[in-house]
Amino acid sequence: MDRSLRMTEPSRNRVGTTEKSLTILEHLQQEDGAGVTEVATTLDMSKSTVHSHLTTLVDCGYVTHHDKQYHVSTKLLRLGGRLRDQSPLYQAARIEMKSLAAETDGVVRLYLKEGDDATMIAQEGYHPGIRERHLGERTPLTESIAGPVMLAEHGRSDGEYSDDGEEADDAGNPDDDGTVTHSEIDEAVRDRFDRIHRRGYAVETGATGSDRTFAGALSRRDGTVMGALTVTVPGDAASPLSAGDRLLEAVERVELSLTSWYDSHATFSPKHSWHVHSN
Amino acid sequence: MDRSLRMTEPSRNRVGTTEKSLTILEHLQQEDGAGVTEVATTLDMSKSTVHSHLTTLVDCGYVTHHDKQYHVSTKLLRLGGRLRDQSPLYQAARIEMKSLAAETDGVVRLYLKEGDDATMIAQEGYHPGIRERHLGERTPLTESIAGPVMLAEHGRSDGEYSDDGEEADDAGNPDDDGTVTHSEIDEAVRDRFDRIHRRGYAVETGATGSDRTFAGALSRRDGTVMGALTVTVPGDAASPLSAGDRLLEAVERVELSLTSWYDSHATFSPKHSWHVHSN
DNA sequence: GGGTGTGTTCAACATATCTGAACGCATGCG
DNA sequence: CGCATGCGTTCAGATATGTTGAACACACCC
Repeated sequence: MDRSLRMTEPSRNRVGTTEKSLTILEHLQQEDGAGVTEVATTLDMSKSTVHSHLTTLVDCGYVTHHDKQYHVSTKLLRLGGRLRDQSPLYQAARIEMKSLAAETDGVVRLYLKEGDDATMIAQEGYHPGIRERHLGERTPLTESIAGPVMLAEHGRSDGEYSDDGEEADDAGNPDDDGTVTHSEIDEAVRDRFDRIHRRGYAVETGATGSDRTFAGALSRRDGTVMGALTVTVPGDAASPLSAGDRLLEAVERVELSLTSWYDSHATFSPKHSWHVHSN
Repeated sequence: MDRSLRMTEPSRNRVGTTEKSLTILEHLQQEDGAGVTEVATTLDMSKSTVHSHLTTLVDCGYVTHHDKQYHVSTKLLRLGGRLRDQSPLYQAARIEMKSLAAETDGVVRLYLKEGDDATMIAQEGYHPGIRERHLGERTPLTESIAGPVMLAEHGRSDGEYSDDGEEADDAGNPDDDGTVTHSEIDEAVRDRFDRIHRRGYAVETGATGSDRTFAGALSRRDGTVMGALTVTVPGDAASPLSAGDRLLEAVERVELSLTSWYDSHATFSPKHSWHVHSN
């Protein structure tokens, strides 16, 4: 817990050059490719500097260079993919994700809890009407359905829902009666969490369509939350209610496989610290 | 000493610092996380240098730092994921991938042709017995079944399969018909390509298990190959033969959707150059 | 032809990176 | 306990290194 110094930057960056290269890389990403001068003007750098960084990124394989246009390459996908594929969470979940998607004909997503955010690291199934979610997309816990269910599950361990300074909930309450006043807010939140805990999952009806999303937290044996599993079924699904029950089965099986994995890899190497993801 | 090897600069790297940072990043990736001294010793750098670069990477969000261990974060997956999700190839294929996987109960994979390599950018379905393939994995065209089918399909356009090896770039010569020069050495190869062309897809039986993989190339209207679609069904599948036919349907539909996308985006912006991927 | 608009190169300078040693801070072991 | 060893971290100086702006090559379009 480092106290935030009054320096604008939390910690004094050491290597400004790398920062510059990564800024250029992210700019290429956001703009879906760009040329040298475009990057130079928008990022306020000299053309030659941008050129140097871009050639370096090309040589390292992170950027492709064709027809005066620089694009990010698939190397980022490759590096990020290996990170995901090797994670025990993904390894434990993919079997259940497949069968869950097949049986409910919905879209199944796997989230990894990272601090106060949830990152979608895998997806199975597809339906044109359902809202897209990008691979690796990172959303605050307060904005996704996967969020509340994680916070609620987190509260299960210590008997109190997490209140680490972040406002756990205020927006997107599906069934909130508008007359909530100052003191009643906490109670409403607690009520919601209790309800989630009792039912084991959260439900959210899609804003636009009539699809429903069921979310369940994936927690370790000690109660800490590792991620969440989600299935959203379209409105014209055969049996939307059974999807929720089916989700709970999948969650339970994933947790089982996960804990058994940890038992077999009980060697206390500080590597593979798949437990403290909190960046 | 050996001055014959004179600075065969691929292209003179400009920014060595960035190169160093990226090397550290890739080392973290390969080792599944590491500490400062481990990186410093294996990469032959001073501890303080490694520390500087790591803090920079942490500040930029590419690396997480917990318990004396540095790991790559999900930002790489996020950046690479957006690259994939925005590609018209993926957008055109995902619907067919889902239905193809559902109907054949196999593993469907989407490959993007990049020069002489094929990169797997999407996957749908899962079967425990089938050999894993990592997201973003890049394999030479000669090693995967997706490779020959791409080379064969490529030959369909100009009547000659490409064997230039290096310069795969520049699709600017549609009628670059050098006469069929070479001897019968390549006849066996040509025979294989012809067979692939006739059948429309390639089949490969898994080395270990009894699963079969069907591959079909995804090509543009001008005949150039953009990628490949692949379905592998386990040996105990209900009707393995129909999977091949079903694959061909999917390929055709994806190509249709792809060309219509290009027509609607016919504006000739040099961006979105999803045609010359040849890094 | 000369006008833009690219991307690229180069030498000189000054900036920012690298270094090695010293510092906390744990853990382990005699 | 106290020394020893391992880790990550900090700091000031020296040196390598990135940055800069101008000049180059090239393509395009009035």
